[in-house]
Amino acid sequence: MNARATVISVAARLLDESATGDVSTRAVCEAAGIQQPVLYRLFGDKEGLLSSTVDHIWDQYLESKRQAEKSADPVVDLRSGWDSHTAFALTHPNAYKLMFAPGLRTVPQAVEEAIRILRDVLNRLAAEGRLRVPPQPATQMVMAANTGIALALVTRPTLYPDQGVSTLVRDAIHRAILVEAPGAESGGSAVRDARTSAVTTLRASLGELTPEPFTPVEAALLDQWLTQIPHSGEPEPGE
Amino acid sequence: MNARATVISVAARLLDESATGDVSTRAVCEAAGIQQPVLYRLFGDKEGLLSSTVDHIWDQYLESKRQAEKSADPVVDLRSGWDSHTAFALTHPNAYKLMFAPGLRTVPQAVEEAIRILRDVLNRLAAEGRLRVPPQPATQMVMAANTGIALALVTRPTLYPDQGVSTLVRDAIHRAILVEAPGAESGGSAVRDARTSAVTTLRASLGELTPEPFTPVEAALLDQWLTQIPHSGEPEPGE
DNA sequence: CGTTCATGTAATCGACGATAACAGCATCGG
DNA sequence: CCGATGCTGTTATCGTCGATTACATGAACG
Repeated sequence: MNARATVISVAARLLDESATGDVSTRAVCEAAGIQQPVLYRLFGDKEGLLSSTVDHIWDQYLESKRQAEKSADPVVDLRSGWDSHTAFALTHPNAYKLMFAPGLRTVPQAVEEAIRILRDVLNRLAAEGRLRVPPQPATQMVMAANTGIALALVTRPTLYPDQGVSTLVRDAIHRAILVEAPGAESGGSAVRDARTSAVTTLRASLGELTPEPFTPVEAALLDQWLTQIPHSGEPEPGE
Repeated sequence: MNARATVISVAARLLDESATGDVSTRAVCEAAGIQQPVLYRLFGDKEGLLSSTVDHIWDQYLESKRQAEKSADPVVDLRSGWDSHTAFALTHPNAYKLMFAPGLRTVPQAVEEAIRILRDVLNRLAAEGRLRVPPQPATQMVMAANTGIALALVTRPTLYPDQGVSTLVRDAIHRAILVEAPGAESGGSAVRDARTSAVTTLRASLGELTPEPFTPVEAALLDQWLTQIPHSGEPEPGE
């Protein structure tokens, strides 16, 4: 095995296992059985090492996902691309922080590759006339929003305990850049939207009613019942 | 002037002027005319210093913006809040990175305050029946997307040369969480109107939920409670 | 055989976060 | 007035880290 490859592999392992999110060049050298000058001759500086390591982790992850690529419907690819992005962040949080958080002056190739993949999907959508926004701003919108939610999930897990937010933001962004889908989903979901909105309105009001019409116990029970309403399914129309 | 305050002020200046985005405790001490042990007795460690510094910069910025707060329309506040967030990131990039990029183990108070401000606006919107999503996930969606686009603008200015992307993402997210049409701005009774409308919607839905989440007795009690809500008074009479 | 160049090693530099140890000095109870 | 207490300031130092210098080794080549 190439010396450079083994160093990268060792660095990737240490990075994934790191609790603080960073790795010292000394630790990499000791674990790889090399001396520091060797590392610096191979990668120039620490940033070169980390950049190569991130690229390696990214390539590995992409390889494991490459089977599910290029479906017939580019909208499906757009969605799965978002979800893969988020999943990568959750699987390799330290590598992800290095990719998208400040710290590395040079943009890792993995970032450019992620942008390229997204841009390709959006170009396919544009060719089919399904983009409401030019591909370039659309790429920036999707990329920035996706990294935002992924970084939030990774760096502030207590503030963002539910990773379903990723789906919500995803659909919000996608609805904004895509023209209306072939099948109008607005039939059954409009009812549910109205219902959810009504529940939200009332729950926000419960604490502000004067004079309070409910005892605390009643209010708590009412609040609990209200939360159950939106989750009741509508008889899904044909799909 | 308080010694602690001068140190924070000096640290804020050095942070804003820093090219690399971080400041050494030694530089702060030298510029403030104190010794390192003093700094460590004041702030515990470097993270304490940076956290306090970030809070200071945030408070200063918020003070300069506080005049434009609390407009009549919470939708306007939501939009201006997003734009202020992005503007703060562009004005104080280093402080912003410290707030929302990994690095600080402790979440600065400025972050929690930003979340609280956003949550308050969303709660006002929910009380008026203009939220399609509960306030909590809405807060997370807006916050994560906003930090995503702001971090992108700040850390990768070459990849995101046009800050108009912030507006595009903003409107995309806001369209996803707000109900259509500001509609009738009928003044003070908007809240009660929204509440009555919500009650009507839910009472009409109660018989159509499948599977039925409530027993007949529960449904009857819930229905009765719902009818009591619109007859309650206004939350805060004076404003 | 001597030159050249790549590879490996020991030792070290400078910056940094953090702390120990000590000195000055004020306050306060006795 | 005095000693104890506690805060403030200073010097010196520790350990870690990124990065480099200087030197040794060995193979390739003319």
